[in-house]
Amino acid sequence: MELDDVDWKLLDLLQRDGRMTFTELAKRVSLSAPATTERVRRLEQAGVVTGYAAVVDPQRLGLPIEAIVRVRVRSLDTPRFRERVVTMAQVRDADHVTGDDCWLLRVVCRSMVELEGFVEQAQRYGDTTTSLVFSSHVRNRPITREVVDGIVYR
Amino acid sequence: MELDDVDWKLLDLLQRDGRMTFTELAKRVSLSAPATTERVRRLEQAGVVTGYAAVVDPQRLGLPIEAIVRVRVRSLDTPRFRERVVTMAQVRDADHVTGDDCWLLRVVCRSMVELEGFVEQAQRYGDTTTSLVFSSHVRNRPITREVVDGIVYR
DNA sequence: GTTGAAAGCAGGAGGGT
DNA sequence: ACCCTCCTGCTTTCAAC
Repeated sequence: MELDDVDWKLLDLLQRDGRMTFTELAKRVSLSAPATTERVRRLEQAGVVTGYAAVVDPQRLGLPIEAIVRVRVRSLDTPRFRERVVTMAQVRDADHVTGDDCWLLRVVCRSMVELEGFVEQAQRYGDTTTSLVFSSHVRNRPITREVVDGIVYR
Repeated sequence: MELDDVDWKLLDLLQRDGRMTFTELAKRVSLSAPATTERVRRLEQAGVVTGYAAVVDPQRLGLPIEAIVRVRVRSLDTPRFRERVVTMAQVRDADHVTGDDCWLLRVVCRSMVELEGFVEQAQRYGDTTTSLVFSSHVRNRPITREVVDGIVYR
């Protein structure tokens, strides 16, 4: 799919404010509302935009602990690991990656004791390495045209 | 802030569909539209909901490579690392964490060559460990009441 | 919390370039 | 293919309760 300036502008606006109305979007890209709606629908149907989500602050919800748990899952145990650990509600991200620690989990917890319990579960499927998150400096940074067009390395 | 069943239901709905209209939300929680709007505004002002975002698929945008780069940044170099690496457009997440690898970056790239270039930049500030993402099994899983109320470990 | 009216928005039809 | 304007029906918002 080919994206022009307007599509990129729309992607940028919607990544920053997913609830912006089509009328407002239309103003920002200097098009009529129907034309704007049409473009957004095309982005959705092309699978470029896969959805919209409210961004929630775990801290404010009583989840002060955030951690990255790396798990070196034994390959035979992978199905059970996926069923019994990856599915746990504390797991916000789970990626299968290359390297020794083949799974990377981002976890939120109410307390260190709960994190301890989580890690104990994960340990059943392989060795773990846990890092506590001090601070998140970037979260879900919008993807901009410069990344895709490679204006980054000049 | 105290959240009741309705607030949790709204949080759940909005985390899954950030563009759901207030009238639709109202139907789902069996309240009037103004009452529903009022509750969502309260969640926003309390900082529980920090925003709304379109979810975009990097693959469809010509960014087939996703990687986790761990960087053991020398403490004296941290300010420059934050300025010159964390700010790069390829960086979607950046967390400062405990442990030897004190920074964790989630990066998207057009090619392995570009990733190589990125890692070379990061290397200037400390040793790096790079893992390529095979597949993401969970991304930004909604935070539900069970996590916060701890129904998970019974 | 509710209702109800006014203003604003979304989505279709039809037409122009 | 792409965009426009107009029109209808929803959605949002505000006031009054």
